[in-house]
Amino acid sequence: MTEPGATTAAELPKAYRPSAVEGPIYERWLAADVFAPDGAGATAGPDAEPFTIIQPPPNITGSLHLGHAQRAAVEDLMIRHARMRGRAALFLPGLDHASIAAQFVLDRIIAKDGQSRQSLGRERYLERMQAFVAETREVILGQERRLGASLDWGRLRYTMDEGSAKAVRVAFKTLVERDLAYRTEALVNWCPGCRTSVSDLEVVSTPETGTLWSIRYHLIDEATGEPLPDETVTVATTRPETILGDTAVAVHPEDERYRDIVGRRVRIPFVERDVPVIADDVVERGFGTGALKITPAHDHDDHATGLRHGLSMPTILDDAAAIANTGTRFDGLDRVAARAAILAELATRGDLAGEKAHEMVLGRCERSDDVVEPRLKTQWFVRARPLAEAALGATRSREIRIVPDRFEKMWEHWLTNIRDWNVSRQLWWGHRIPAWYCPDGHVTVSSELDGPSACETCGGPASELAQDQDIFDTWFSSGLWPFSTLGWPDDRADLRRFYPTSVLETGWEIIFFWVARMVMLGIELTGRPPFHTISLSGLIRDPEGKKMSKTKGNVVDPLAVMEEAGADALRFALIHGASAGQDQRFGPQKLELARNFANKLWNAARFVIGARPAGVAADAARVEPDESLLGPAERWIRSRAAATTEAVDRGLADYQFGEVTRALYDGIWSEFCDWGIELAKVRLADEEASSEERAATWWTLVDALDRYLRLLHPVMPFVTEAIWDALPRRDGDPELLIVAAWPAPTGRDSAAEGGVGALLDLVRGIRNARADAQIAAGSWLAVDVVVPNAMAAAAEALAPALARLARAKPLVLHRERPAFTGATAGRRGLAVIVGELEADVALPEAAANDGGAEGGAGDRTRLEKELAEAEGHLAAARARLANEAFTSRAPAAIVDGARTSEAELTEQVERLRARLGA
RNA sequence: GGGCGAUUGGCUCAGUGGUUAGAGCACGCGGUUCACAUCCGCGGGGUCACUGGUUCGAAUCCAGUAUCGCCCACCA
Repeated sequence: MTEPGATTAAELPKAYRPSAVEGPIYERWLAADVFAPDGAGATAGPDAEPFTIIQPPPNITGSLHLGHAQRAAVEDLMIRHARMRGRAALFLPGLDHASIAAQFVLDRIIAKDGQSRQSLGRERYLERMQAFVAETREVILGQERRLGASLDWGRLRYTMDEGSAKAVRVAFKTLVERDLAYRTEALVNWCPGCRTSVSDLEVVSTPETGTLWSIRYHLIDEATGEPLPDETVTVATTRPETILGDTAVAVHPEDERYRDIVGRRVRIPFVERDVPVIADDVVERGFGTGALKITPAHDHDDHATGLRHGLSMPTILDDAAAIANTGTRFDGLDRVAARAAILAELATRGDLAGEKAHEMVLGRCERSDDVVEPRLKTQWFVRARPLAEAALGATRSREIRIVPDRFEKMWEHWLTNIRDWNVSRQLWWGHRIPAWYCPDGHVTVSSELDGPSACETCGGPASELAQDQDIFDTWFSSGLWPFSTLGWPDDRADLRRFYPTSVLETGWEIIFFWVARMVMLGIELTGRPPFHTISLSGLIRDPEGKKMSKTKGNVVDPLAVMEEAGADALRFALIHGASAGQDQRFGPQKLELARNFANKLWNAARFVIGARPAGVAADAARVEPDESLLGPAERWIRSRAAATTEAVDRGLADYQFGEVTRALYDGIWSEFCDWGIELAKVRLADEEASSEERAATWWTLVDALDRYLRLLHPVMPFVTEAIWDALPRRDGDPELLIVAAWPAPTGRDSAAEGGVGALLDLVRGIRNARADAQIAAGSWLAVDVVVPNAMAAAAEALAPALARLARAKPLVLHRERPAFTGATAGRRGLAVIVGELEADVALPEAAANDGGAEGGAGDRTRLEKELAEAEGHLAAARARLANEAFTSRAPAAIVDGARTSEAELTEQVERLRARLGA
């Protein structure tokens, strides 16, 4: 432990090697126990205001991709900021059992050994899954650590752990009791590949070119009961195999063509079933033939029609989507083979009336890409309407804010059109539905671990009860995540302290799968919205803007990136490129920018540490530099650090994290390094400055660097921690930056910013003129500077620094333009006019003798260009002020600004003209 | 079919009403001075997709158009 006020003596290695720095630092954080809000190293007390980030628990069988990395970076940024602000910051790590996704992965693995789900059986399959998951679970957690995520590992949770299991049972029972969950026979989306039903969300609409076949059905001769060879009605279908499940033909009630046959019957081929011709206005007269075959068990529209007309609903597909139970020779044939066989047979019979290409939309399984078949099944559903109403209420009342707010429209649309949520899955890996059925078919739902002791309805003994074979949709347990992880349904201290949580951060692509369900279930089950802010990030795309995917081969491995450029660089790059909810392209340039930035900071820190004046002991206690010893440069440095602090605070408050990194990049590089350090170097090396003054300058640098490190820490935790370790501490500072206090934006100084800013502009002007005149970069030239009274003191104090930065020797300050009587001593020079300042730069002898006019032709061209520009701006300013509407209607501050600007431009134009002799 | 987003320098993107639109990369010129060549200095480069409107003032707000991308959708 560092003694208060003492400095550590750590030296920064010359070269910045992120991979060498990052590992040990994470270990130090772990050892210090600073991640937990109540850990040994935590600075927030038990009464501190809590702040909780909900992160999407990654798939247990998964590994880190850039999307994870980006979210983790943003989440960790928020949590570190809150922690430094002294809040009880909880960042809870977790894993999702990812039911269907995990089964999909395992199925492929066991397939290599010639095994399958069916061949293993439920019990052995689940054993296999447990073993598999035990292997994979550390992978993603290790990657999160590598990224620097300050997750509270002691609270690690898992959607298949006991706590989650209990939450699932209690949640479900509660929903059933409130009539918000029910069991019914309904059309579900069946994926033959996954052998389970899936929710509407998991069905992906894919436009495809299919075929629309026209098929003749023969009308029945009611006298004989036999089909008439020549009297037919032609239906159009894209799925001929569903003929086997047809129980009606529908036409539009007002369709003249078919008026006469409504009420008659047609014979369905193969199944030889006679079905009625019905009238229903679902039929679009202009489509196909205007006659629609009705397959109530395998089509959503047809199902509705079937219900309206009391049609029978035979199911003709089995779990693998092979034809079944039709009593035809097609039974056992796969749907694709059956289609071909049926078409061939129809053609033979002469009942295939035609076919044509048809643009249509097919529902495919998000997971397996199989064509989803609607099928009648008895399953559990969650009643979505009332839950959605409450969720909408929460966003409408602003109890929950969505960032960026444009996603609220999506949110509104989806929740207002929501359909009941099918939660039954015919899978094995997941939470078994806690419903038991007695031999009489009574249903008992229990939240007890061992199930009910008897049938709730008839009292039948537990031994005769059979539990539902199905498991829950994986998102059902995920939907309980914000509170199940804190101990719900038990009344735990964590739940009381951290719920409702603060911010949910995730990608917008799972807003419905996950976010909406958490909000719906959270409000219903806990009575409160689970968080106050939903922060949505965009997708990471490849440099061409394409989605990254393994099949495209354009995925970037975050681990490889971190090995090469460092976790800090990756985090910075991902956050820097992000704009709320907007997708971003990610490529090597962004990473390079971030790595260079880290390197720059490292080297700046090495300079600061190495620049300690002799008068300051290596272990000197950190002191606030004496105000009276600060020069304009020191005040400017301090003020700019304060300005950056303000900008960072603003960005954080608005969830504009890209703004945060931009402010830091500019503040640290373009201001602190480019000017602050360069200005400070001069006084640090100035023999004439007192040792107290030099110390004050150094402490100013230390102070500014310290502030930048704190501000940058949430984004680049490793490099900032490493550097901070080598800096003297303040009284009361902890040992580690991760728990150090967030800086306050103190020290703004507009006088220093204005004065020093103008002088720096002059330096830029002189450099510009020199470069323009092609003067050797290394040469030192005599310079006269004319400084107005108001800036005299600052200029005086900064003269040595200006001289160095502008390579001026000698540099002479004047109150009035000396007309070549100063340092330039009558030689022809370059004229520099910047704002209120003016300078003459003496040319080397050779160059001076070349030019005809003052400063040579090149200089004249430059000044003319500047004059033209200034005149243009002046004209614009005057025109604006001449406009009565502007002066009367624009705010006073704007008008005043325009007047000031006009005055300054007038003066500048005059001076430029004088120089040009115009 | 409905909805959303994007369109700013060669490239990638910031910038939601206020004077002269920024950055990084790329490009050109010049730099081995003791923090940094993963660097330093200087520069060129944009009628802010288009049309109209609101306003004293528009890249920014409104309406429409175009192109690209995405989401949602049970017409066989």
